[in-house]
Amino acid sequence: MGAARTPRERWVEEGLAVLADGGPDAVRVEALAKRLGVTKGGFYGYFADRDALLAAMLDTWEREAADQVVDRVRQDPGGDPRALITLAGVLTFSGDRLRPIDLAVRDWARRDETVAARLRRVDNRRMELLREMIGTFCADPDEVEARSLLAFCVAIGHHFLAADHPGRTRAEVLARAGDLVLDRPEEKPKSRGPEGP
Amino acid sequence: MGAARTPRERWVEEGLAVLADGGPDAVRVEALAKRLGVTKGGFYGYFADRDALLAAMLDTWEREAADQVVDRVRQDPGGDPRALITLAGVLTFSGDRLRPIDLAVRDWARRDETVAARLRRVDNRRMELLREMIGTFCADPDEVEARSLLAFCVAIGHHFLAADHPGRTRAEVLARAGDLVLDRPEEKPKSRGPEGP
DNA sequence: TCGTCGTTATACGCAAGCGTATAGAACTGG
DNA sequence: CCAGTTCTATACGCTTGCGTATAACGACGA
Repeated sequence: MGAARTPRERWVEEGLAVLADGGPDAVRVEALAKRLGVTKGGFYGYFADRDALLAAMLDTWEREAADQVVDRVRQDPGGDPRALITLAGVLTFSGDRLRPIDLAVRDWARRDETVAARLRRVDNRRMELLREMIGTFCADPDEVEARSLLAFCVAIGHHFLAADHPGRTRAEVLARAGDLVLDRPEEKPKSRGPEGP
Repeated sequence: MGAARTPRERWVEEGLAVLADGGPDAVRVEALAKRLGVTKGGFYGYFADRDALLAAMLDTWEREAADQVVDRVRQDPGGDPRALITLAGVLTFSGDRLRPIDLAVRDWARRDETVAARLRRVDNRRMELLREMIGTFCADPDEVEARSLLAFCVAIGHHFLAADHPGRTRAEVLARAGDLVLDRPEEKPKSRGPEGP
């Protein structure tokens, strides 16, 4: 049998790349073919139509996104409470591969119910991880939920914010915001709780 | 002179509506014409091309968004420190008109630098309002910035989150998160700060 | 070496969408 | 009521993109 010179995964991979910086509408069969250096001839051997590719892309993304969450947990096996710097990892996501895809999927989900359902599954897993981590230092379940939502919103939301921070870096402000969300003592403690130095 | 049966603003208005629930790629001249019950005949009397319409849409949005911020401030003339429930207004934005447009513009800005520039102007104004309000009860400028970013991120971000909150409403969790961001005493105060009842 | 089967290139029909040209309709002022 | 101006409908050419059909190509097994 002839070897697949442009196997199925290549189409999916390139599709995700285009999705990441162009949105779903930019994912076009012929455009992908050109990027792959072939024509669309072989495409319809793998996919019934363009929608099938989009579904396959979402399958791949959903699986990878889930794995990412699990890996995050496995990364710190022994319950290390203050390894919440890991949360900084969740905050910035992993690498530059999944984050742009993630953002694109979020906007997509606002218009497509099936995409929204997939996103819900992924987000629920991440949220569970956040609850678990924040639960190690916060007893009130309502507060845990609130802080988890806060952390998640910052992680996602700051990528959609265009505001400047005069005299500061976005990263600096984010760090300070992280302290607030994680209830960590600030550098300049104002008369506050019962924590001793 | 003949009266404009489909004046310029109608095209812009309809364009914004389509943008709100379809993204920039959904804004198509002939589609708008159909929605307006006319053909594209008159369109090119107002706009040089499709891009001119998109620019006009952004002009309108930017102006309205700015006005919205100013109105928010004028709404509470005397510096009313704890009228931060107003912030709840900022959190949910105003009505159902501007919010979906806002979200669409944010995603759009990730791919178009000129859109990003407009969004930056709008976001900076909102951010300034937040700083001002939060500055009424928080002295540390770094903390003000962090809390402002937090508030803004939640306001935007939670619309992009698909996670559930078992046993709770999103609104409930948001309310509690707002308490944290605004440093308000929670309902079940755990041994915490010096505030009296 | 020669078939065989999967992969790819090319060509086709079709639909959507942009921008232009031109003629007709409608409103307004005189 | 007429004339001018403005908006609108229709038709056209062009491009892009989808999905199909068919033929050429190439790797592998016999």
